[in-house]
Amino acid sequence: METPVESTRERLLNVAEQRFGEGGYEGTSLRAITVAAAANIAAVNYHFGSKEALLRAAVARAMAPVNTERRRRLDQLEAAGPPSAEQLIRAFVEPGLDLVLRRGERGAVAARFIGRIAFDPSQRIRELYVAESDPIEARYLAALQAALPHAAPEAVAFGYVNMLGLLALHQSQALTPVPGGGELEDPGKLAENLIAFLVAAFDRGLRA
Amino acid sequence: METPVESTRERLLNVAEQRFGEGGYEGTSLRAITVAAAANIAAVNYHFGSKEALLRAAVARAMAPVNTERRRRLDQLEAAGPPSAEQLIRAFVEPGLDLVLRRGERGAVAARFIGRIAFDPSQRIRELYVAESDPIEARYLAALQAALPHAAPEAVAFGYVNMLGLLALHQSQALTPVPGGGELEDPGKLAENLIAFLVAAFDRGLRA
DNA sequence: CTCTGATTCAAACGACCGTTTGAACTATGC
DNA sequence: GCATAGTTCAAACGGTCGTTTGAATCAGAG
Repeated sequence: METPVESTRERLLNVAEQRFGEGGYEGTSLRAITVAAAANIAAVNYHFGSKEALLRAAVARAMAPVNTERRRRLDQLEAAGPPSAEQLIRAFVEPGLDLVLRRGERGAVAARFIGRIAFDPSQRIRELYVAESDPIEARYLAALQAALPHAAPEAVAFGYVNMLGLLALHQSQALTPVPGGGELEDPGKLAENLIAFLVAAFDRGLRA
Repeated sequence: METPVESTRERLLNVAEQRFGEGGYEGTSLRAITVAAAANIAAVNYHFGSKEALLRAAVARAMAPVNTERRRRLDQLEAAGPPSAEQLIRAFVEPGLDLVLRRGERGAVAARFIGRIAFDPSQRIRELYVAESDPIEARYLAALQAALPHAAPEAVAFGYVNMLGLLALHQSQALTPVPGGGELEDPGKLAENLIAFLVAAFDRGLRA
């Protein structure tokens, strides 16, 4: 159809992101991916080595800009003194939803992919996501604890897990078949609503 | 090994609940289920008709007691006048986690199964869950709106979706490979922590 | 042009999938 | 006893899966 300015490798990553995000890892075949990417089946094993290695590469590529932006914001916040809980929550949530905001269609695909992988039925696959978000996790937990001195460490960790979960949930659009969730609202408003929801929960919903 | 006091049909449902909850629908084969249930492969199609029909039956069986208890609590609350947001949240969350509390090992398996199905990558399968929780959803939304008159209807729906999502998340134990999430704490405390988290978010985290 | 390494290709591999078949077994009523 | 309906069984069905093979094609350097 159009001139393949993208390499086979890039096309495979793009389609994998889209299809894995739609049907999950087990529910998506390499044949479906390679057909949509106009590539040969053997190309996957040539460029990546296996189906799971393709997934790994797609996860790493999709998470990279999110992690970079989170690190940047965290650096910036901490350079200006102890950040508040709201600032920390914002620095975590917004990079995940800005994928949709700033990068349009492709960004929405990446966000859904990330959210889906984070809750894949297989623990081995969920760990791919965790491995990518792990490195900055300790920083967030420590900063959150400092911003919420009244909360117990386990309570802060509980809140962090909930934040991570709710973000992935909205990213994956897994709530689509539910009542008010069908209305795919403006991602900007979604971010603000989610942040307000989490800030209230962190500030007053964690046990001492 | 042991005397099969359970019928083949019951054993299939029990094992399906366990395996689907571990590996998801696509990631679990009928052969794996029938071997673990000490049943013939054809037994699935004899008793249920297909793999998806087996899943449907397992979902319905697992959700029934939860829905019954939610309805009962809702009736009871509404009979005693307009319920508070906390009462409503409690009436929604506790039946989902009491599975683990009151029914021990089997209950934990059922909870994980429900939570997993609620976020299955395939929308067709997620809809099986939605179909089971739909009937009382309108009642909860209306009651929550009445308890939170300051919040916009879309905000109440947003909160409801988040409540539903966080509950399913903890039920599915999908956060196991995350930091503080590994500590599978006392389900009773988990319920209290989750309720406190949600109450704070509902009371002060929803936009007008 | 020739050589070389990178990439693509059609085709096949063995394994596993959900489903179906038809016979064998079981229990119950007559 | 026999007949009947309910259940289980081994075996096979066609199809799809991820992966591998070895030849064909391509691009760039000498």
